Amino acid sequence: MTKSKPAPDRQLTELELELMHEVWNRGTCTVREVHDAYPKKLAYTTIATVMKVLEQKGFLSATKRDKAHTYEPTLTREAYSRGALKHVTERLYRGHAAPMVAQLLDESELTRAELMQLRELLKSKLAAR
Amino acid sequence: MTKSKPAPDRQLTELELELMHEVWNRGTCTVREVHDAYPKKLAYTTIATVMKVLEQKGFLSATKRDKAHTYEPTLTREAYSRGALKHVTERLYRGHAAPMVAQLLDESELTRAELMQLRELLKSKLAAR
DNA sequence: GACAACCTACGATAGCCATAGTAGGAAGGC
DNA sequence: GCCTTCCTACTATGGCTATCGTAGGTTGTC
Repeated sequence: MTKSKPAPDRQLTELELELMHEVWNRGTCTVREVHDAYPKKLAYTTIATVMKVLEQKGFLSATKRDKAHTYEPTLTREAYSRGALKHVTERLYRGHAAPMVAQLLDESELTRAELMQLRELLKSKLAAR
Repeated sequence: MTKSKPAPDRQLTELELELMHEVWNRGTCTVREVHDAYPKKLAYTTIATVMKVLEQKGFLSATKRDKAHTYEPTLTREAYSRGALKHVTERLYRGHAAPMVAQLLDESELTRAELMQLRELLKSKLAAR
């Protein structure tokens, strides 16, 4: 068994990511909590297995407390999506973020408030250069 | 063997997507062309196998011309990335596009020209509602 | 018309992912 | 002290991905 990395760089698989969302929502939790909260009903041991994999991949750290392990994310949701987003930009748009943003603006139904917030963000970006 | 779908909804795997980029870049091409153009050197038959899979998944259509098959994409790069982007938004941001755009603006080094172009796009979006 | 070159179809393998079962340990109730 | 309950560790399986080799067909050249 290879040792887990301190700063995980690997990608999460579909199910792994779903479970990570549950953990991120709670900040810290046990296998049982994730199992009960996760909508798609899977065997308890399935959840346990995947969470152990997440630990081995370095995305979760476990501490033995009470009867059950308590798991905790080693990086925030934002930190992960930063990396994942970069990967998608690479993979899908050959590294060009601008067309990606444009497509997002075109395809997603953003509210007026969101649009205005983004306009502010853009303004500050433009001011900074 | 299940028949290929007219409108492919499945996801492309890593290598499949890379090969699709080569096809999209040329509009139409043969296994040999993709093999020669693809930077990571793989066996000819590897490329052939994957392109056949792409045909079975419905992303490429083949016509027998000359000696070799000529492959052609069944959907544009934009059409594919539209779907893929939606999937990422779902998967990573639970469907909320706004934070995704914000993170993109924060993380990617957009040029001043790109920023201004996005500002225009935003302006027109705001005007339209 | 035989040989070389090239092509496709099919089979093979190793690795990873999703999913789950079983075994064995800890802990609490009676 | 024993039985039930809950937990983790390990093992297993089917499916898909990446990668390639071989076999057999077609075509162009001398």
